[in-house]
Amino acid sequence: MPGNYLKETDQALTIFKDYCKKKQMRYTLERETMIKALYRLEGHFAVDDLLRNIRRHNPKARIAKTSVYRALPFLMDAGLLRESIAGVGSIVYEHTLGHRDHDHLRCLRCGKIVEFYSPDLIGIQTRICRKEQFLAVRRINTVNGYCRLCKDTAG
Amino acid sequence: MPGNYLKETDQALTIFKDYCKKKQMRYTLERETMIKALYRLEGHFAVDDLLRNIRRHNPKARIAKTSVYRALPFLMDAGLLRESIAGVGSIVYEHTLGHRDHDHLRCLRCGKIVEFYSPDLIGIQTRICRKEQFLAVRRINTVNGYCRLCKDTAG
DNA sequence: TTCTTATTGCATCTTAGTTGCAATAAGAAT
DNA sequence: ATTCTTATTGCAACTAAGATGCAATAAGAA
Repeated sequence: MPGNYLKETDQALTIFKDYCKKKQMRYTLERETMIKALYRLEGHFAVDDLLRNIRRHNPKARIAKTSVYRALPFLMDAGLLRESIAGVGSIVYEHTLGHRDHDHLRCLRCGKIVEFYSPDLIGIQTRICRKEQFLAVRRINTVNGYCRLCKDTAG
Repeated sequence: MPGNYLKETDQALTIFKDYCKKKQMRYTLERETMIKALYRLEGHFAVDDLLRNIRRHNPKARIAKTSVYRALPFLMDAGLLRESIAGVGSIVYEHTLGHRDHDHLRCLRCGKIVEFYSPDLIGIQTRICRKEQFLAVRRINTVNGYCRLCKDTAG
């Protein structure tokens, strides 16, 4: 469990409550459970990881995967979550609360993910979008390859 | 059909013949058909587009989708093709022959894809990989958002 | 022409994600 | 507190992408 789990969770719950009010949506027990689970997970995770975590911690709460899939777009829209890595089968999410905008190197052999932060890179993307009169919603920048430890043994 | 279809196709077939020889693989009629279809398609395409193109042009050749899925990794490894856009459901491919290394803006409303070429951006990625001792195989850089024509009507 | 074995097509499976719908429960109105 | 509206839920069934096991086929070397 991450260090400031409680603080981040509380912050997230408040944000989502406000979001629901603004959008005339309902703040349900299921969504609260889901957000709590979200912050129990560190780093990058797929929907399946999230579901398993919910079910492990709330064996009696019968939250359907459908509900999770339906809630995800709202959580992203509320600014709690975003899609993360490119080039894997299923979509991988990560928290945005307390995480600055960053990108990823992904090892094709061991699956390790290295985050990197490059304002220069973000600046270039911003400039290109401006030139094309393109309204950016979500940048994705991933380099797939082999990490330091795997590259020697990579075919 | 792209301008220099014949030239590119021939070049691709030659490359793939050599690749098969080197890897003790068989250069089959099915793979040849597939490569020809590949170069009939412009720009970005999914496996399904490829299959439809093959079946339209070769109604009697019964190429199974399984075979296409199995051949794709080889075509990529041979340098004819690469995975292209991030953040869509199915994987999108594009030719590499005669296409310099570029990236994409993708409109979430109309689906339009704008290519852009930025050596600065590639340079930054290269520098980061060097620093992390990471062997890059495939860069992905996509900005999802709304294009000039769609951004005013985007909720 | 023969023989080895990579590749194919088919059928079947898996996994991610979606949809329709009746039942439930927020939360606003009374 | 109770009622009422309607957003949300759980379930089941569906779709679509892609993978897999296997017997039949066909490259291409001998």
